[in-house]
Amino acid sequence: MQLATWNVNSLGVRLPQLLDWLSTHPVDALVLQETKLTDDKFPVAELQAAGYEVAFHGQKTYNGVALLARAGAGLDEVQRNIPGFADEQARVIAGTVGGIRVIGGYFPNGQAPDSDKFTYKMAWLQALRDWLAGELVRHPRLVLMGDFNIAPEDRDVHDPAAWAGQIHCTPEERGHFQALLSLGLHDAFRLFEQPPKSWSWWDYRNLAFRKNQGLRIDHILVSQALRPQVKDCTIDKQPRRNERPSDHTPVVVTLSD
DNA sequence: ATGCCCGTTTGCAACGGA
Repeated sequence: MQLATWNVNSLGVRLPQLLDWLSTHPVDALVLQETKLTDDKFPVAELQAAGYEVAFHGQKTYNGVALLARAGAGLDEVQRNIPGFADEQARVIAGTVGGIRVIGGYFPNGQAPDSDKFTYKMAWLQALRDWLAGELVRHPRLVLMGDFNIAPEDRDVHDPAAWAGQIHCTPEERGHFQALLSLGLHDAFRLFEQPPKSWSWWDYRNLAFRKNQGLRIDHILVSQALRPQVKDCTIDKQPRRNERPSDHTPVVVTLSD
C-alpha cells in the first residue's frame, strides 16, 4: 500500500501534471494541498476517470485540501477541518482508506514569528495536536501527512544559519512538531537512511531547484501501530522538473500488506 | 540592501506563499 502527499499550488494549473503522476504512481491514497479551488470547481470527473474516489474541502484563492483514494480501497468517515476549532480556512481533510485513518493537512505558513499569522499557526497546531490525541485512540492505524510548513531539524534546511529563527525553523514550530511525535507518531522519512540535502520544497526564485536550495517541510507521520509496516519513504523530485511545476514535490510512503 | 517567481484577484498592482 502506498500513500502520498503533494502540495500542488493550484490544482487548476497542476491537474494535467497530477494525472500524469498518478498514471505512473498509482498510489492508494493521496492528499493534496493548496488546491485553490472552490468545491464547485473541483475536477471530480477527471479524477474518477483516473480511478480515484475524491473528497475535498476548498475555498477561493487560498488553501484547499483534497483526499484521493484509489477505487476499491474505500473512502469513509470523511472529516473536514479540525473538529471544535472554528476556522475560515480550508486546511484539513481526513478519511478512512483501506482501514487506515488518513489525515491530510495544509499547515499555516505563519509568515513571520512576530505576526498575527504566527499566532494563528500556534493555535492551529495546538488544536491539531489535541484532536489527534483522540483520533489516535479511535484509529490506532493512522497517517498524518501534508505540507507542515515546519522544517523539523537543521538538516532539513539548505542553509540553517540563514534560516535560524526564521519562519518554518523557530523553536516554537519545531516544538510543535516534536509534540506530534510525542503522541506516538514517527517521521516516516527518517525511519530510513536518506541522502543528505533532501528537500520537498524549493523556492521558485534564485534558481533554487537547480542549486538544490530547499527545505524539507512536507512530511508523512505514521502511528506506532503502523510503524512495523513502513517499508520505504521517498521524496519524488521528478515533478519539480516539470514545466510550470509546483514549488513542492510529492512524498511517498510504502506500507507492507 | 532588496528582489528575484508563481498563482490569484470581479485584476492590469498587490497579496500571500515559504
